[in-house]
Amino acid sequence: MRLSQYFMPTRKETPAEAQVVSHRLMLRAGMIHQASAGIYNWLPLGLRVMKKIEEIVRQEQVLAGAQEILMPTIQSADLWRESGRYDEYGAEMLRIKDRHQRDMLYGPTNEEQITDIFRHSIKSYRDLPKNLFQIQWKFRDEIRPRFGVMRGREFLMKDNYSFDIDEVAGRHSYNAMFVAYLRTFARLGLKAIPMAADAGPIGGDLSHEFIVLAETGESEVHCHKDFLDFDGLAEPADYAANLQPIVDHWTSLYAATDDKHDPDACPLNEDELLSGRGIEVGHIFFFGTKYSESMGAYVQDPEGNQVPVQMGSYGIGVSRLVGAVIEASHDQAGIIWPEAVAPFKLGILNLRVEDQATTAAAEDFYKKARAAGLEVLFDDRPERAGAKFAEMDLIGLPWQVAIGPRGIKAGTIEIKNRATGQREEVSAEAALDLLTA
RNA sequence: CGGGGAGUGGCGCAGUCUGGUAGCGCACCUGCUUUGGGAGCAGGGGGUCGGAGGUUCGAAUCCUCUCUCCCCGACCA
Repeated sequence: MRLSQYFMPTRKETPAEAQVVSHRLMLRAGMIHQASAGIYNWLPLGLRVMKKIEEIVRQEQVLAGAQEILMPTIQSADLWRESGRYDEYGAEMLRIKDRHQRDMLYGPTNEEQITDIFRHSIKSYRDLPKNLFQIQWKFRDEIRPRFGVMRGREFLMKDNYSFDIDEVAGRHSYNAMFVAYLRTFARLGLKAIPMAADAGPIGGDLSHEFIVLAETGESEVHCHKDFLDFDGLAEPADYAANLQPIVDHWTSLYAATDDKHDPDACPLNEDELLSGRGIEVGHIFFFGTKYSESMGAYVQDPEGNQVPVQMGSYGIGVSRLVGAVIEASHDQAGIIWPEAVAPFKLGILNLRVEDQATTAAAEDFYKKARAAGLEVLFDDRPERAGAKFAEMDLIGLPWQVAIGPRGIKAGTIEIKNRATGQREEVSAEAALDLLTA
């Protein structure tokens, strides 16, 4: 992509409304544009990152045995009356009337909808287990949206729902998602710690929040400091196997959100306890028969009995993760994207567009980089070198290749790693080899 | 929802107290000079001051109502 043609409205100054660093950087990098409180337009650069995150989330869901579906954003109030949540949910749910004055709502979550799908289709234990997921926009009319996309009212969420014949099978489904989440966050370059959490309005007795530690986190969290040394799961797990050991390992150390944390009952010594703020990026629940009973989702077991299906639901805040990754990875100059979610792997800077030899070399490198399959953003604008460097640092692509007259004379170009800041003068061929290694 | 703050070219702000018909920096356009970490000079385009009503000869400025956004708190993926 040529920057001269790309829609990426960056700015030097930060809009006054943005306070936290991820929000400021997303606005400055031209990733998003606010539409109204807690609702954002996603511009090309921001959308690319969100799509990358979405794809990683999707891949790990599929690996763990979930199947993708897509449910509507607008739901009928009748379903929610069945579960009893139409009255329970409160003002956070955006309620709408259609032209026939029917009560509708913009879904804040989809347990009712999925249960409705399930009860119309699944009648036998032979059809279980099932795990269905979607990546869809949700709306929760937060009293006070803030922190940019990390606490918006409209947000993209991966939510899925497991269906099992009994609690033992249900717990395996829960564990599978637990492990899939560890994998997902590790691939995103995040250290997410599973913490015992309240099940909240969704209900149930088994629930973990996945928390990324960050100063700007929305909630106070407490955990054993050894979690910092835990490694994410590099290899895909065998989801058919017993996953309890992995779950046990990750829950062996103390970790709790503030509402579950009792300083007096805390088993940790002061020097073991890490207290700080965290961003909730995922939340998993096993809630058994809460919805299946109220909404009549029953199957026949091998003995011919009608039994309510055992359910769990699992969420990952996809749009929120864009902000969370930036919170976890940035410096004074701007964003530092982990390669897995970077909008482009490489930025090429033509430092002197007027210089024929420089432009020829830059164009040639751009062509070769694309031919090699690299995702490239090519700054071919007639700007000054300093402005290009600053902007490239701001948008945080993992690698930068600077091509200018100085290097051309020496037969080299400069390649820089955004994360380490390390710069090297090498030949174009060597740079390509390094980037495609 | 309680408390606080702010709405003035695309962005950041001054002007409002002490009414007189809108200004600065950045960005943008043109030209010249510059050119490896957000250049300099010169020229130029763009706003009627969130909205409605009122006071006044005259309102960005005073009064009333209203909308929006932000911050702190309680609540949330």
